[in-house]
Amino acid sequence: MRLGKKIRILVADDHYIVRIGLVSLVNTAGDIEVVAEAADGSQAIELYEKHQPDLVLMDLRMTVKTGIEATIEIRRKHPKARVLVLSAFDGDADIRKAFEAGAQGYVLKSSTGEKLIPAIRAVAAGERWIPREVAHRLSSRNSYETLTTRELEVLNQIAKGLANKQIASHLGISEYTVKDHLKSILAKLRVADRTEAVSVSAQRGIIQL
Amino acid sequence: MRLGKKIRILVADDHYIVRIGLVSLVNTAGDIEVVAEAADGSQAIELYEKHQPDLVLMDLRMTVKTGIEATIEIRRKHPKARVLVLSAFDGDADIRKAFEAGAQGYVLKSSTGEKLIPAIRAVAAGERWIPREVAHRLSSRNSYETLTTRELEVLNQIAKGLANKQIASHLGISEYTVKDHLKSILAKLRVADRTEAVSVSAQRGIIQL
DNA sequence: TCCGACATCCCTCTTTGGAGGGGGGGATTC
DNA sequence: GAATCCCCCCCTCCAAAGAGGGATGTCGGA
Repeated sequence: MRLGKKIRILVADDHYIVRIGLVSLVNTAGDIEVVAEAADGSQAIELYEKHQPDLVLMDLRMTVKTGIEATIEIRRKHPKARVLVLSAFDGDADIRKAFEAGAQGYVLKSSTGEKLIPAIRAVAAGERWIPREVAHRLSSRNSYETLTTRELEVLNQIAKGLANKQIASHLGISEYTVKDHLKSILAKLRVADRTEAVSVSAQRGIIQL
Repeated sequence: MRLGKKIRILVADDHYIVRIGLVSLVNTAGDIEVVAEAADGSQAIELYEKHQPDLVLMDLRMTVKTGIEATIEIRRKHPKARVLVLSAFDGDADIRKAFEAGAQGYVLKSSTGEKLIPAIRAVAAGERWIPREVAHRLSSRNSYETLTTRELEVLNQIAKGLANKQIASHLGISEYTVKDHLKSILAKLRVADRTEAVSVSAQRGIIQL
């Protein structure tokens, strides 16, 4: 890495300040260079195609397309693509979704440069990179239970303030069934009622408000 | 500003990357320098005391103490302190609270350097700085109704999944009263039920989940 | 001083939520 | 082919939520 070609990275983050920060941080490293900057998920996909970088530094919560969606699409078209997620959020669902989408690493925005640069080098070299605090989020929640797609649909409608009856007619199913899904949502998230279900799942990154 | 003393600023943000970004952005300006960096609200207060900068660039959502709390405390001790809030969130409540806390400006993290540098110069010079998109958040929600402190207490407990009865005993009031507060919360936020109240108020920055 | 906002308490009534049961059918996996 | 998971439907029952009234006291501003 020291000599010869630099690691070419694409930075995707909707915050201008963050992109500047990454560029200047990476410049101090010497063996890494930012070849393109994307301000949302769609741009990230576009610019990946164009520049074929060695690695994408990907934020998760972006407009137009999320980092998860962008990661999935990039990885689908380019199975060798390397994605290092750089997120402000440490919800277990966010982390899990990132790896499921095909990311090889997950770093928190609060982490310092001494932690970020090695992560970039490692993931660019094909390794996985999961810092202790990130791994902890996953393991501590060992009894984590995944919501089914139907349960997620119901949960999202609940977050909008819809009543079971309304959800039922929206989904074209019986109110009994909505209640059944809700029951299992409450059980899986281990919460008391629909309201706590919404706040807990928002905290953990299961739903976006 | 061009000649002589530089504008001395304190940067407060819990994301290392953002702090780097701000430092390097500001360096390109020439007439501004970062004299200290804080990673949370308490540090911001501490470092303000120590360096007495011309301006604080303050993030809102930080650990230990929020940017709002830090701003209030700094302004209380130093009424001449100038604070420019730099936030990722554009919820009307966040914006409102920032100005109530004594900030003179509010810039979004997605805004580019050409917008941020003038904001820093303006606020440091004693002017107010409210970009169009920020002002719009406030005015579009013209029929915005403020929740009272009691209503906020109730709302926060609702977000935890507590039932009216439990909230009543926690606050030492009657369940009837809790229901009354809830009624006015629902009316003010114009939502259908407690669950939507939680998601809407979280979106708008009225409560933190 | 009167008014309005806030906080408190009270009552009734209807709807909704959620717990706790009972099923059935389809798909996948072992 | 048994087991498991998902999705779906149904029923009862009680507690909780929320709408719609009425009422009291305080406090600060017009």
